[in-house]
Amino acid sequence: MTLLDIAEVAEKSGLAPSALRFYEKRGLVEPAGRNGLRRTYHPDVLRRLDLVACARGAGFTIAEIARFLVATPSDDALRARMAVKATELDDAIARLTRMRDSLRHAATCDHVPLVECPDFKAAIA
Amino acid sequence: MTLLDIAEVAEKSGLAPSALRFYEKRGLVEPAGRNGLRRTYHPDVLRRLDLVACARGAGFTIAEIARFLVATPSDDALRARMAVKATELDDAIARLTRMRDSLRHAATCDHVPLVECPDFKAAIA
DNA sequence: GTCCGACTTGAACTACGCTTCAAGTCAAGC
DNA sequence: GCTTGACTTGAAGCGTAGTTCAAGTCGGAC
Repeated sequence: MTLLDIAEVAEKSGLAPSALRFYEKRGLVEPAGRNGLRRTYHPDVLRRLDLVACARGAGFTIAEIARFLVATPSDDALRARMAVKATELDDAIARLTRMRDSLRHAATCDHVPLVECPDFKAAIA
Repeated sequence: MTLLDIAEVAEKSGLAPSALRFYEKRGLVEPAGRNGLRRTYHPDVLRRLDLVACARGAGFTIAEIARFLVATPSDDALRARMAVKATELDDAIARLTRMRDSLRHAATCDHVPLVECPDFKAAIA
């Protein structure tokens, strides 16, 4: 099997080597082994890193993701956290949608200053 | 006119007094005046703070919001930033929606560990 | 006119998510 | 066998968004 070194993982994942070491310290990834001192990674680490990037984008903290990654279906506390998070995401999606619509409107309206546009304010209130 | 003191603004806005002073330093709000050393605020500041809270929720930084608040319709650079931000929000909304659906699924599936569930991975990939 | 408590200030501290740095190790090419 | 350069480590630093703290200042009730 062809293992990757940290520079390859960094390049393919778009993360800095320092970020990979940081993630390792926090338990998000684990090298397959070492070549001397140097970390070697299984290619699967890239899928793991995609998952991490996705979760980060959805607003999870590093610590939350670390807990996720070791979770089993019997972890009811985790399921509960997930359900809470899903509901939070519902709210976040609604907020972002309103803000996006406000921005699209603001890009064409003529109020001075923009933030005093009644339509803009109505959209975000 | 009935001006508010910082404690009243803090209570009505849900922000800490320290946050109000911080926002002032960054140009997001301005007291109407002073009563001795003490800040007095026009009630309108509350609408301003709602706007700030909303923008923060949509992912704008304090510095970005500060630029927004002084912008006029002739500020084409600002309009451009808004358009970019709207597109970013489209992406964010899509990501969050997928993540939310993944979480809802994860709350009921039986894979060990959860992150290895093919449905889960398919949803977030 | 004195005291209390809420305000004032700047500076230092916090948490998060990394990056940067100094000092050291090691495999490989010459 | 020596140099090079990519890696290693832990510690310190950074940007964002504030909070906390110490020391000081007042407005207002008594």
